[in-house]
Amino acid sequence: MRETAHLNETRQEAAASTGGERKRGIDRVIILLEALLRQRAPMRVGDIARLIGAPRSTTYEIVNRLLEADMLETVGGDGHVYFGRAMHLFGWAYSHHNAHYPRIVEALDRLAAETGETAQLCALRGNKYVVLDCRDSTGPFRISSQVGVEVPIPWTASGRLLLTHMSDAAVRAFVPAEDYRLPDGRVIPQDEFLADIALARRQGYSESAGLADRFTWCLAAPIRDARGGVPLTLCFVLPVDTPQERRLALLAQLRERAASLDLTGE
Amino acid sequence: MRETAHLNETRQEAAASTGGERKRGIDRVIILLEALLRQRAPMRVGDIARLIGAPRSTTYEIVNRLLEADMLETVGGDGHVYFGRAMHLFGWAYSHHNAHYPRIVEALDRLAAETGETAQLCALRGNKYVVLDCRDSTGPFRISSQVGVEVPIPWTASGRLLLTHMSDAAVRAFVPAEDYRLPDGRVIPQDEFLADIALARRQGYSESAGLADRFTWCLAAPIRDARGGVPLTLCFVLPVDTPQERRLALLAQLRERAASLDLTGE
DNA sequence: CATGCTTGTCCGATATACTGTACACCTTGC
DNA sequence: GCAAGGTGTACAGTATATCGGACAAGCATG
Repeated sequence: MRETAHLNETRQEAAASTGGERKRGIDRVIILLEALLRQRAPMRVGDIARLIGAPRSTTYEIVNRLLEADMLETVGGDGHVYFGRAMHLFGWAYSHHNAHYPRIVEALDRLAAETGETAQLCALRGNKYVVLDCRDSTGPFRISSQVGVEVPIPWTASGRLLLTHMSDAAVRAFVPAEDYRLPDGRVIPQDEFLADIALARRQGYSESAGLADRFTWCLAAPIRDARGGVPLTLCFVLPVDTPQERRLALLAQLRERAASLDLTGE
Repeated sequence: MRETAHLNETRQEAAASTGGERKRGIDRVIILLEALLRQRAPMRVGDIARLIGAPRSTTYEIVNRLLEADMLETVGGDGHVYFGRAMHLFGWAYSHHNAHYPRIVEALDRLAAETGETAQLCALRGNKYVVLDCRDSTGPFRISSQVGVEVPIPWTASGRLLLTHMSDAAVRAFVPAEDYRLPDGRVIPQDEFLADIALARRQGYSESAGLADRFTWCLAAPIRDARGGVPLTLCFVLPVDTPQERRLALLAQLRERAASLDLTGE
């Protein structure tokens, strides 16, 4: 399932270049929504058509249908469209189906409010890491966390925790080779990554400095489910120069809060 | 657009009974998601097929495609499916596209935390009223507010505020006749409803007792946009026997908080 | 004014998505 | 054991959704 989802994306980009084949409406819809998510901004129909490699006439047809259904919404005077209210309701239903979700969000709120730091709720989506929700720092150090943007798992502290339920072999099969290359070009040796995961498993938390970028220090703590897996993590995104004393205090707070959220009823 | 959306629903129910015509994949998807939203619980594919009046084979096909795309998710051991993580991300993108949204949610949080009452964020969806988000009361009086469930506008205090930008004629054309009938069978005269709207417009708030059910007293206050419209409301859902003194205090708090949220930049 | 590049709509042809039906499998009840 | 009712998959035919292309209207630019 995950592999297939990944294939869709590559297929999408391929289509954008070739632009040849006839496709189902459903596939177009899925590709369109994913494209809109990655763009994170309203787009005009023409641009959407080009981006997803679909004929203009088809794109208009589909966009209009989605507008009717409130899954898309026109925004601004000209022809820009973005996600619509129906999406909010579907997403709300998804989140709150898990009865623990309000408690988790509350924990996120409190962590952010009490510390003033950027706090995030993280998970996997396919073989990528995503931020599900976040509270931005009140301070001047403002990393605009991109909710919903897929990031290679090895780039993140949370990623190490989210893989703790997997064997080394499973991790090797799961994480694409190119994801070990950091944005600055450095490559994380696979063995080191596996060791990081083992360490995170033993410690019950994970920590990373200057991984995805040079200026951030990340602290992550696991939210465990009934079977001992780690479907979610809470994490802080700190300026890399945060004093060690404060880091330790924040880490303790984070771990305590995350530990109190065991999803025993999933 | 709204009318069309409404037609879809009736068409859906018609299809469930007749079950005759061939339909597009996109339409099936939309109907399926709406059905899942109304059901508010994971369903098995067979049940979905029956509910939306689609052939079983088609339903399997569509559900499997949506599972691949993470728009649906299997839940539990047997074949139940519900909304997937992609929906959360799409919905998050929708909500947070409006830069004011975090402030609005914060206001909702604070209202609920400070008062311990059930607080809701409400809006229109088509010609129906929906709750977009809510914080349940901490007290024993617990009305499980149904986020995303469509409710006839005349049943709600917020509904009156949400129509304040419309002329009487527009309201008459907008609200279906059957929506004036309350759950207990009483019918609100249209003139009375129009007078309520006018009152809400003058007062800058709306109040209703024993409308949708006999046990609730609702207070609603408008969140205005740049053009003076009311795209959103904040409201309290109180036990009907809440003392007047407390109601007045809550109303003042609600109005103040809502007034502070003007969406000047939309 | 012409030119070039948009946007949004319309329409006929055809590739194909959707449907109906059939199948194998499992569980439940008697 | 057999029937009844469920799930999940497979396949061929046809109704039709998708596509390409044409169109008018708009808006720049020179």
